Amino acid sequence: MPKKTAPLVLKTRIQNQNEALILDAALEVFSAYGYRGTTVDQIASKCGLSKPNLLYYFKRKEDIYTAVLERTLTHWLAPLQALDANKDPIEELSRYISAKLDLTFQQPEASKLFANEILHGAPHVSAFLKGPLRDLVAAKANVIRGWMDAGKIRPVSAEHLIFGIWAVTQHYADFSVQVEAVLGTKPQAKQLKSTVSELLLRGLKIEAKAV
Amino acid sequence: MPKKTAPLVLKTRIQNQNEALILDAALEVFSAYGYRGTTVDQIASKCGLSKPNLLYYFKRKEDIYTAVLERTLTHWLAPLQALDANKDPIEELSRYISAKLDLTFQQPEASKLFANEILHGAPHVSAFLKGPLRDLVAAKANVIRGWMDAGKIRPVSAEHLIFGIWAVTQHYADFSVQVEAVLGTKPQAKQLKSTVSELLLRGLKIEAKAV
DNA sequence: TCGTCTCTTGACCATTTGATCAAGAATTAA
DNA sequence: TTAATTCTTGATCAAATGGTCAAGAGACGA
Repeated sequence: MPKKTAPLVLKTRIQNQNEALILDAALEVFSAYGYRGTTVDQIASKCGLSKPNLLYYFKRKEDIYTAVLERTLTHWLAPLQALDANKDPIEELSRYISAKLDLTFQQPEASKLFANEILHGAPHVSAFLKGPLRDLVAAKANVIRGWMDAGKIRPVSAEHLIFGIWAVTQHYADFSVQVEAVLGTKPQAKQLKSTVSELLLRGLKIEAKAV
Repeated sequence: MPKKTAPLVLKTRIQNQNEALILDAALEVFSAYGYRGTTVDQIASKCGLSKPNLLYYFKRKEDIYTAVLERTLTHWLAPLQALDANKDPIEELSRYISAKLDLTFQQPEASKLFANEILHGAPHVSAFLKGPLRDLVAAKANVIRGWMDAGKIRPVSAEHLIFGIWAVTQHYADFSVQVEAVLGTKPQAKQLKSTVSELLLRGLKIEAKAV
């Protein structure tokens, strides 16, 4: 009876299609209203399916939420992983800031979803924080410390430098409403990249020695 | 009939006492679970009153929420308002960062409540953002630009410097779960103050000219 | 003490919402 | 075409929840 178990493992065309529809809609709604603030009906009408149909693909509301969350976490680590110890530190960190700000502009919903999850105690991603994320930060902090030890940048706390980059870049996604209200206008991506890089990295540069 | 209207204006002892109880409890619950994630019953049991009793003091759940929010906004502006154009810029900004981090450690719930509100589009504080907050930022950005024009600190975008300070300091309150998971320990207030000041202000300092 | 006003709450209501299920429609493989 | 499997949904349920109300308890000034 191979056909009995097959459907549970190999997804059909319709399954792939509808699950993608659901997760896209769920990201929008969950990021805008939070977990409790979102109803299954909202997601259903956003993607044009019926509520029982959603619950046919995901048994519980919580399953939809965790599925969306896991899909975003993948994108989250990539830019930091790319930090290369053998390249120029300022250029590498600048590129990292740039990549994070790109995510901010392209997927502000993902950033807000993640922020909301952490804000409320990270009940669904605690293992991710203490495992993969912690390991990655430890590794990349070592890279940064390597640059410092080599005298390429000024010494600061490597971990807190990473936190600082996260904080500032994600601020422009998560607090966009505040930023735009205070500035009276939406900041431009290109300009923001140089401003933020200057703000966070200027202090790391070593002054050219007077000859 | 002066007594008829008096109770609506002058609050009784019991009113003051219970409203304070309610708002304290509401801050804890709202910041932990968000607006929709919070039930009136949760707040009621947290402060030892009955649900109908809460709704005797605040007609609707939303009224409790806005009352808590307004109470926290007051504390929010104070440290920035204290920025003094006539004093040393690095010392003033360092003191501001220090004050914000103190708030972070003393009232992380207030920070989280505010963050949650902004994250979800600031439906209750839109007027505050576009009014008082915007005006204050504009005024203090001018103070910072004054320092730059006088050659006391390097030029950067004054508004984004303020955003950067907000982002980093509040990060340690709003994302405390992530910070602690990654570091494996809770950062100490005193150490954090010098680390964050160094990170954000190092790039502003003017190098002493070689003689 | 008395009478008025304030405070408190058990019981209750209407709505929302996550979840279920049976029955029918659509798809797919043979 | 046929039969098995997958997909879809109207109807429905139980629990949670914001809010109401009447009746009683308590505080307080005269």
